[in-house]
Amino acid sequence: MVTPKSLRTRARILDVALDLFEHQGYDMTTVNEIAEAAGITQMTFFRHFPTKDAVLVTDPYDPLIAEAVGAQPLDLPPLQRVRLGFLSIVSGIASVEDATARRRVAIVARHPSLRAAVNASTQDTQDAIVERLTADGAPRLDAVIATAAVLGAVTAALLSWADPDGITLDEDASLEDLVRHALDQLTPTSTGLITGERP
Amino acid sequence: MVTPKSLRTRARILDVALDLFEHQGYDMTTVNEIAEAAGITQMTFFRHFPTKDAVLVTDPYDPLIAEAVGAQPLDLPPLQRVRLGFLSIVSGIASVEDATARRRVAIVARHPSLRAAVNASTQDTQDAIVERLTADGAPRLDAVIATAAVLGAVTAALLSWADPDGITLDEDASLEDLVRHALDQLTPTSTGLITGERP
DNA sequence: CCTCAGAATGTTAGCAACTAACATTAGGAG
DNA sequence: CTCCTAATGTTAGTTGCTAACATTCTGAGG
Repeated sequence: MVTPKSLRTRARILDVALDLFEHQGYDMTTVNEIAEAAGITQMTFFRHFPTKDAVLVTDPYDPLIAEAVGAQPLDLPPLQRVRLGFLSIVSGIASVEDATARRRVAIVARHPSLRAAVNASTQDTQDAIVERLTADGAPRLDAVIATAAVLGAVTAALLSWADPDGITLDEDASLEDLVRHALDQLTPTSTGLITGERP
Repeated sequence: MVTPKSLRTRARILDVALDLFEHQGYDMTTVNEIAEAAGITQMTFFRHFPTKDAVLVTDPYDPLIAEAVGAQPLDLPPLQRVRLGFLSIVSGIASVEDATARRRVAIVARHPSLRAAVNASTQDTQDAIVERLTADGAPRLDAVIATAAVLGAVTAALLSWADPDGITLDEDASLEDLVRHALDQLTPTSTGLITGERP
């Protein structure tokens, strides 16, 4: 149940947790510290976030993305459906993402130990998309391959976007630009195959 | 230092751990149980494997793969270099992989909680390849995107290969076939772009 | 066969992420 | 204002993992 109080507590946890992570690093911050700083108990922390890293990696876009992929032409191969699905919603999502989102991704980008958590979260997105593709008749293996490839590319773009030390396209490239660039890499125009390659 | 005794202990741990995981599941098996069954202490377990999941996800091919990628023509875009690099060694690796390897991957495939560990291990491979690509002058972002996409596809193929319940191409498709199939999906022949698509 | 350095293992103690079961407080709709 | 219910607290435990130091064992050279 979503009560006002519940939302406030959650927001407070998120707030102090990000502060602590940025200040003293993710690994050097214990859940107890976060709880204390938020004026609650360790137990209450885990009632709002299933794991410590859930504070950083939680996105609510899975259903949205799966739907967007499903809306692409059925006669296209899975890779293209996934790619075009992402492209169709990237501008919408990118414009909604707030500063807090960037703070979270930035912390993740700076702590290699957290990339596993990112990938775990990505797994849910992948499952949602694969489910949709197979429902439309795509072979499961093909669906998984296509989705994994696209998500890998998009994740790379996302991390690059938020990491202040990362090398991006140019100064302050927008998230939308980066995602488009990443997805373009999966098309023949930039794969070089059109210019002739034969193993 | 690699002594005979060290190798024997490690092999014993791996053996009993796989047995336990297969019999009672990964999560229901504690490190203490493994240690006892192997006739050692918990501490000794961790001296041989840095983490519990390291028993399952450990591959020594990172340098080999990075080298193979580096050996591909420099004028090709990153995605193609990585793809061809993998193709150039897949048959060699596939023929060497023993039954134990398949047991390990099968356990991973059956326990969703372990996919994070797989991805963490994949991260090392990714770093190795990206390092090589950037050393050859590729933009870091492009290198990361290409590598992530290819590794995502290959991992999907690997899991599909070992999972007895998974849907594969056909009965008993070889690992090499599956990897080739996965990588083919990243080429325009099967992306559908050649048959005309324009967002 | 014996010796003995160094590797392998054991012991103990402890931290931190989580979980279960049950008791208590507090907020908001009527 | 009341009262039901969600939110929080308390306590105690499990498990993965680490540190520091003591002990045993192995195998190569004498």
